[in-house]
Amino acid sequence: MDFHRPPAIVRSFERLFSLSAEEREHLDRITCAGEEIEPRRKLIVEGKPCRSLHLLTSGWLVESKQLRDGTRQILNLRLPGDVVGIECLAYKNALHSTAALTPCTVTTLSFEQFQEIQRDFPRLAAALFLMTLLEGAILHEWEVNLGRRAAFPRVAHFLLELDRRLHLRGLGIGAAVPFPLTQQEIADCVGLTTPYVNRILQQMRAKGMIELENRLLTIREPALLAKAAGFKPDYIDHWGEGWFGQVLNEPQPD
Amino acid sequence: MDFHRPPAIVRSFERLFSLSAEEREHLDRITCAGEEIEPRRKLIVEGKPCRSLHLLTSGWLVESKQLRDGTRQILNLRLPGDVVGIECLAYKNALHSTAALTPCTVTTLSFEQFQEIQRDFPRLAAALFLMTLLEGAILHEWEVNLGRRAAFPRVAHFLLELDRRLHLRGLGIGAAVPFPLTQQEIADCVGLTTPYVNRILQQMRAKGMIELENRLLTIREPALLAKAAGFKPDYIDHWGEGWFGQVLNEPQPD
DNA sequence: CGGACCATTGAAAGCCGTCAAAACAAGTGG
DNA sequence: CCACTTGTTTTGACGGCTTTCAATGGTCCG
Repeated sequence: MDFHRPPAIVRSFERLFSLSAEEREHLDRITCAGEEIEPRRKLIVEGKPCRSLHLLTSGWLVESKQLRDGTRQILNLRLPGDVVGIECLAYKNALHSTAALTPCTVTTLSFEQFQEIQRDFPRLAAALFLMTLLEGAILHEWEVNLGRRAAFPRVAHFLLELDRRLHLRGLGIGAAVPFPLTQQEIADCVGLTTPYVNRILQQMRAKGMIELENRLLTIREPALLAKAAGFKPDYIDHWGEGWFGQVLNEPQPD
Repeated sequence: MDFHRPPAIVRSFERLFSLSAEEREHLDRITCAGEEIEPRRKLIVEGKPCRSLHLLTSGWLVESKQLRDGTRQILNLRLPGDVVGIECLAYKNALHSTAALTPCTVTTLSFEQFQEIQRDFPRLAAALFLMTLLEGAILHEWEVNLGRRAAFPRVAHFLLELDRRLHLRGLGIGAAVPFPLTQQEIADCVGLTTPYVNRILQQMRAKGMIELENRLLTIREPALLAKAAGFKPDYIDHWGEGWFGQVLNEPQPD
């Protein structure tokens, strides 16, 4: 383990701008009290009141909606460094569930703490806003994936996006990335059934495009797979390079 | 025409809190110079630089992504009162196109003007943030729709959502709502093909659940249709009732 | 060894897409 | 007023992608 590596949340902000000493300190203060959560435990429950935000320090979460017929759709995956549950600011009751997929460590942020940030740390507040814009861009890609791609490119796009998001956070393991999802869960992400996802994955393996075993995913043929999926990672790579991101990097009137 | 009715943008904010005189005035100042846009014209072009926001005063816009094989997915519809192109703050180049579906009147907001709002009108800024959270909730519903519903309930859900969004803005015409979409465009919203959307719509008409003609939609059997679609409008109706919305309504330290 | 969970496989059915072609509507110019 | 064009809705037949429903096998762990 690299003990000099700052926590995931800090790195998440550092991608946008260099934190000042005060900002860094405040983040540390918030993050220091992390709660451990075991898999399957729900952080936020669909339909129930939700009165706080969360910072995900390690582990993966799934956000999902349940349908009456028993099926569910996974809306997005939350990775280390993500801010979780911002929607709660706008609604009394949660619109979807958020549950631990792996063991997680999470820190809770009361609305009052959120307001403190808004008041005292405008750059952090702005970063939170930017993060929800990235979130939106990812959701848009998921819509395209679910609405307009056949099964193979759909799964391919899903894997490529995840691979990229993980590598960008420095969570890669060489060319591989951790991949704790079951095929059932992949199916719930891409709107297919488990058996069919299984068949698609086998096609990919047979063509030598991916390796997926032991909860480790390796994209063997990124170019081929990206071509098949129509994957263009701009929405992940170039996030924060717009006007608002630049403003954050202007010299501080401190 | 009701000349006492404030413009759509103002009503959009008023849903969250009562505008102060200054806030109202600032909005009016921004909105007074509206630009007329004819159908099919693009406000924002996928892949091209985007350097401003827009306020939609009247008419409908579509946000869509183009795929290489010629198909496209419509990501969301923008209705009168919506803020358009917030994503542009986070990216140098647009990730999707935004085009006029009907004749529209739009006012452009430079990033500098946006920053002014952020600095001088914190409640307006907060409202913008809340609006992107509502947007997120709608996108989540679309994901579920695209990923996990069969064609009939999918189209039903789409129609119900639109009906509700329009009525909530006071854009209904009795029990009906304006409905300028072609079946091709409906198909691009719900991830189906035009012929199949046609068949679904005819089923709905045959069952007496909807009327759709002359660009006017009437939901004849809301309960039946909602049941078939699994439609629960909380995400539209109860938006802004959370903690953040309440803070906006606290007495102003003016 | 037993149990739970997950991956894998097969066969059959069906939903939805594909591809035309036709019917219809609306506007345009002669 | 009619011929013509363009865009939208409608219809049909066919094929195939994906689901459904089990059943089998594998793996991990108590």
